[in-house]
Amino acid sequence: MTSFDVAKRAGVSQSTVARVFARPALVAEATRNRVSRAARELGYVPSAIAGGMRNQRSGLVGVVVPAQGEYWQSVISAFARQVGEGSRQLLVTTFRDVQAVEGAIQSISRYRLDGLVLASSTIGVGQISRLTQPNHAVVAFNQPAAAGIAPLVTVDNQGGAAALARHLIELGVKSAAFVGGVSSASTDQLRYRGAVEQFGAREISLPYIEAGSFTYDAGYKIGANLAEVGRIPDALVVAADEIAFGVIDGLRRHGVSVPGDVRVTGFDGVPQSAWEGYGLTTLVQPIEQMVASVLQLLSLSAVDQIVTIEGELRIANTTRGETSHG
Amino acid sequence: MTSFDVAKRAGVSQSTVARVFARPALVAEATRNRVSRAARELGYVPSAIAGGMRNQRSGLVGVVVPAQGEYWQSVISAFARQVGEGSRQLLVTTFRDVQAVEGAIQSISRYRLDGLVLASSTIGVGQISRLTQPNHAVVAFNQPAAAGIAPLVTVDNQGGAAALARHLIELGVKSAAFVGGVSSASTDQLRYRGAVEQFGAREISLPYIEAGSFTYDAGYKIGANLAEVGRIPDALVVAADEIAFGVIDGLRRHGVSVPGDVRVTGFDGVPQSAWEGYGLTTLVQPIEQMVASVLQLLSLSAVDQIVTIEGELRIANTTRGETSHG
DNA sequence: CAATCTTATGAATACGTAGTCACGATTTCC
DNA sequence: GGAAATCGTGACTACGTATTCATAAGATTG
Repeated sequence: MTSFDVAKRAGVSQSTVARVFARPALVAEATRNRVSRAARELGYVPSAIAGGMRNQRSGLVGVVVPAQGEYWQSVISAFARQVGEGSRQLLVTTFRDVQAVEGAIQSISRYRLDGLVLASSTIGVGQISRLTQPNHAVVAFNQPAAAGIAPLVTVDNQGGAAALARHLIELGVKSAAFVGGVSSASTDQLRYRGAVEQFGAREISLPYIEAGSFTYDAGYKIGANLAEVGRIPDALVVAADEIAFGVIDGLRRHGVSVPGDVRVTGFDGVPQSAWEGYGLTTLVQPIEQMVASVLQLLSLSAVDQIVTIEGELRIANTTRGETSHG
Repeated sequence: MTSFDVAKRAGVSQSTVARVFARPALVAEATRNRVSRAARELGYVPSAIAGGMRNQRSGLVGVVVPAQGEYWQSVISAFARQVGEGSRQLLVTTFRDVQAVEGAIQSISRYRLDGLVLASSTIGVGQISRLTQPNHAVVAFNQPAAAGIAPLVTVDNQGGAAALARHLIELGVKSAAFVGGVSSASTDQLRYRGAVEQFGAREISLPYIEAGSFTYDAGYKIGANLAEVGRIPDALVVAADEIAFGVIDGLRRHGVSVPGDVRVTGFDGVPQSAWEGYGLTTLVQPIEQMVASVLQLLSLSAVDQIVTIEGELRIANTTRGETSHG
């Protein structure tokens, strides 16, 4: 089913059929209707493959994201929504291991993407530079380490963590610990730095505890461990909501009350954090806005562009009430 | 950057370059290495666009999914993972309104998909038949109404709901209600039917309450309403986990204990249902297995194929303990 | 050593589109 | 009323690949 078939049925040339779909204003109304009807009857839709070939633009935006995690699923959804609103389509590639990223990007690059979005702070920076070649534009998403190599859109990790820390300090917290996901992740580092600076200014030390991954289970183990050991600080600053849910459940399972015995904060603002079952105080990332920025940046091509977007502190149950000190 | 550029650099013809990537065994090892190196140096990757044109197959699998909901996000992830394992790529399109589906499918069909997966029980059946044309294969996912029109992979909704109902009956439940999402959804209907048959056999009526959407908020309102009105049955069979989380929180907010005052079951088995904060008894859909089935079915082309996959009853906190009657 | 088979490569081609150019038919304008 | 501008359409082409066919060189066989 090609434009030639439609042309034959409508009694026009292929050129005219193509025009009807690409620049309808150039075709006389009568002809246009005739062609449209023929196309409808035959179930014809122009091939984006052939069109992409002709125009040197695929109409595809690719996004490379970690395979797991609430947060990333929200990000995928946001991209799907916003990309779909334009006339473009979204190609989604997920990866489990960082080693798999390279291959994933190669495969996806074959589609000569109009834009490629690299998400996840664990993608190696070295890999990025090689990819700008086959694709039209590359933008890094929440990957601070990519600054300078590719245009970057990121939430203000450090500022957000600082806001959370200040909130805890105002509550009268006298001791705290930071629960990170993976210490090599640049987001993890920035969030820790943001928190540690605030606590440090009040001469409160902030030990770093590494969960090992950004998952509920990893958090659960940390929570359970802390509860068993028994030396629980006034507050836990957790690097991500999903870890925080696990930490909270791990603590509660062992009889530690949140926020009674220990306040907990998250980061990301995934939907579940607003559910009353957890009511997690967190820093909400304005994902829709960040995604919109990414799509804008894809149109430009300033490699050194950095868009930092402020998150919003959302206070909920897990930091309600006074500390035992206050 | 085309195969001609690589050919020139390697001192061979374009044909040879193409062969190195498509059928390497046909090229002498020395030549192959020379070409590979040239390609690497130039950052060349064959264009899937041109290749798709030549081969009449895009290498793309499309999936059309509702824009919101934990469950659908998991489904997208599963598709991304499994499609990526092959040499194909995943095109994701989401929609908010059922009306938008038609347009979404049109746009996506332009890519001459090797396979198109239609997910969501709210996609109109009439729309399906029109789409088999431009795309190579169409499979419906969890959309029982599509049976006979397109190959279908679905969880056993009715059987799963029956299993949940029997579990509740064994606990000694004497009264119950069903909380549905959208009554016109075929999954909703089948789940209700599965539950109502079991309760009916014990002469327990099962009123249907419609939440209006498959969301936490819709569930929350139902839970809060029930608590305020005060006539709470022994058990609530909820059509989806996400609604159930809302129902539970809505009930608890108003002092109703789950599972103390009322047992609650969900459906889907989203990750959060296993988190201890809720510990929701639910019917776990083996999403990975279902997705694998879909990808298999895409290769065949038997329109009347129906694959029904059994879910797994997972019992957790929300149905623990005895009823006040038992 | 001649005849045949195998291996390695190159030339040519089709895939479906959207644009450029060319051309005839109107319409506009002085 | 004739020149010029406008409008509508068709013929032709390039986009980059993977394959088929042809061919040349090398290996194998009796």
